[in-house]
Amino acid sequence: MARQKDQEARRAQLGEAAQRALLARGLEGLRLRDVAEEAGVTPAAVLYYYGDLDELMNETFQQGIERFCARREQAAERLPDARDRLLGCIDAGVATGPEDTIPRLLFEYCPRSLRDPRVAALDATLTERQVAVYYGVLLLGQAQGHFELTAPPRELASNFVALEDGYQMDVLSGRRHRGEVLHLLHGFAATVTGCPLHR
Amino acid sequence: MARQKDQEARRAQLGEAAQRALLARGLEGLRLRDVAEEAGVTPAAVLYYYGDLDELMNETFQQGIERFCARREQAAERLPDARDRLLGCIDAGVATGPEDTIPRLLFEYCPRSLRDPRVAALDATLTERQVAVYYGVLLLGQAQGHFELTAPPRELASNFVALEDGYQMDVLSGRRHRGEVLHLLHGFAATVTGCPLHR
Amino acid sequence: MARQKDQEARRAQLGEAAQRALLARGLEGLRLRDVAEEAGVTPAAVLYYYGDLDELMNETFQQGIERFCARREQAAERLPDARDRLLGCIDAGVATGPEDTIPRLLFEYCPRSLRDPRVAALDATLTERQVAVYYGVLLLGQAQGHFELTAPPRELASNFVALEDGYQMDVLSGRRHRGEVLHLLHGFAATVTGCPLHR
Amino acid sequence: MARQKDQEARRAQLGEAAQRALLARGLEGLRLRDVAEEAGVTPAAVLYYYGDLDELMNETFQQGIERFCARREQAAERLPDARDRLLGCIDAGVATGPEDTIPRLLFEYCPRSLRDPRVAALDATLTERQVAVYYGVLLLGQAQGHFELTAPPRELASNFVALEDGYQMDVLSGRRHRGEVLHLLHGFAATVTGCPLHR
DNA sequence: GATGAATGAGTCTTCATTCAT
DNA sequence: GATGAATGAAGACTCATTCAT
Repeated sequence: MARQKDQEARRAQLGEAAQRALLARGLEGLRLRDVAEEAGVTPAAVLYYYGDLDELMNETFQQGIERFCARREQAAERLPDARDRLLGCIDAGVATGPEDTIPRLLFEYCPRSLRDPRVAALDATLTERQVAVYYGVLLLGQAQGHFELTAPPRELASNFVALEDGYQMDVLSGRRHRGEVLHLLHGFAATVTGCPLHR
Repeated sequence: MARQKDQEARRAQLGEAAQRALLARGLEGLRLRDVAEEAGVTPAAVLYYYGDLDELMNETFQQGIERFCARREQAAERLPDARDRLLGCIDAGVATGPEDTIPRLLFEYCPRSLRDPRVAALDATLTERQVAVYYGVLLLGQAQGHFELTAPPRELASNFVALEDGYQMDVLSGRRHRGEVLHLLHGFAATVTGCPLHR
Repeated sequence: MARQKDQEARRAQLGEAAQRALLARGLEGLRLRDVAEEAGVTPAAVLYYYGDLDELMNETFQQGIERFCARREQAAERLPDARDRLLGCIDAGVATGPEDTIPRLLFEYCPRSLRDPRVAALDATLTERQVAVYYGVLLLGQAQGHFELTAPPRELASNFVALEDGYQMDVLSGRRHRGEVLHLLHGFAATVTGCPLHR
Repeated sequence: MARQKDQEARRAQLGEAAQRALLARGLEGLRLRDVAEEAGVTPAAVLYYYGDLDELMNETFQQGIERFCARREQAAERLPDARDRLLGCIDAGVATGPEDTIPRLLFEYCPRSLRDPRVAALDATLTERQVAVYYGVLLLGQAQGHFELTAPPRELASNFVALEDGYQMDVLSGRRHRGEVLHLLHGFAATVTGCPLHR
């Protein structure tokens, strides 16, 4: 039991080290050694827990997705009013800046997902879960009588996610500030819901 | 003079070989050898013209951007009516499918642009040129009296580009068909221009 | 006393595990780990009893030799008539097929015996004991008046063993069936003893 | 053309280096490095020509077989009289001593041939070619009226080869001298051909 | 007595790079 | 201008071995 806990703890440690190493060096050209040094152990020790760098990095991706989605789902569910939910949802989805770890981490996997089916599958769930959140918020807004949607809710939800994804890159590269992107997304939200969100 | 022309021709050949090799193997894990084999020469010969794989791949990125933007700019300028231009512009910006070479090529550079400033700079121009095209079309539409914009044209232009970029990944990964994405973009266009684009 | 018995028992267990592992992976490329897994313990535990993989494998070889020789010696001594003894002796010396564990085990040590003097010494006793058995049988056959030998008994005994060894490989590799080899050995036996062995 | 010759020459050099390294270290535990050092090049250079240590060692085995068989086939065909041929054949098949490279080399592959099908196939041809030589000599001896065989020639030929193989190990390990083995084989030959071979 | 964690030495292998031709 | 041979640095990975528990 204690042993199993140690295992878990060690794996978690390595996962976090992997995250840091990933941000520092990129998925491209990330060496086993980088992760090991970041974790303060030898490369062989990493393999003792993961057997393969890919295995570790896939898990890192999965955890990144989980955290990203969880944060946003919680943000959406906390508030009762759909208008607040929509704002919270947007807020939780846009990176705070070039240093925001989770979104940057997710970005590293883009090209790999075109080649590795397992990564592609994870990437697909990432999109789906985000769409589902927006979809729920839009339906709720309709039910509460706040939203007058300009298109089917499913389509609008997709648009929200695509828009966000497109802007994410801008924020991470430092080309746009978070505030600017939030403003643009709010504009889009106001237009398609027919509802001035800021009261 | 002839010498210089040969140089140019050889470099162009290598550039195209680099493109093919890039699509086959990804930027991550692309080897000098891959490009060389694709071009039918030895690795040493590639180095003779480029000295560095990065140099060649940066040029490849630049060319990819140029082609992508040029195609879309031509598509937009060809037609006199802003409504047609907008449709043409959207049409030229969405990948035909997972095999569409130019957009796929551009996608490979995503994570690298977060790390390599030169790539980041190129990536920025890509975004800017696209925004400029949409911006021009929206202004024209206003002038022609076809569009009743729901937000400042600069903002809407940004939204168009971000939306497109966000969906591009879906098309390239095969998660969405081009037609679906076009439909979604057309819906957005109709909403923000206040104009049913298909007559 | 009890302690010592435990020791013995554990070592015996490991010896058998080593045998199975040896057949599965060959002496070449046999890892401490393989033996440990076969025995259901950790590599460190194996080292606790043997300190060295070579030590264990040498003991395994020795045991293999012992079993092989013992079986054949018993087969030879059981019957009173030299002609039966000779047949029994041949019978006990030829592998039943590619799966016959003891001969296969012995085979694994061939090249090592050219390099490791301890293995070479063991291998020498293997040959000697086998020759001794045939020698005894041939002498008995002469004494009983059944055999009319075509050469000195010592030489013929050597020939029997060499012949057997040469064919052993064929049986273990599946190139010849046991029956075929027995037939060939019986032919040789009949010739050199001047005695039709099957009555 | 010159290039191709260089290739061949280099491969041959490496083949000989591999042979020497094999005798020194055994197939078990032979490292790429050993071959490289023996050849006076870097390990990478060996891979440049062979890509795989196994590939090189299989070729080495094949060449060993070829030389061994060729030598003996020539020895057999040179003399017109079957009795001389038989003696020459035996002579060419027994190792000169523990340092005789070709037979030692062949011995290294014994256990591997039980596991690697390609090696097994080569090993089978080795046996077949040897049997064929003896078979031819025995038939010739019958035709010439010198031999009165005690068993079908095919069977006797097999026996010759097995006997030789069995004794080979003794010579290579230094347990028996070549002269002793030749004497034993001559004795067998005289018996089964019914012909005193030494005139 | 035995385990599991972790190490470090050793190996193959890949790859850009160099250099004589 | 371009090649093919060869290198050497760097990486992943394996495995016996050590050590605290």
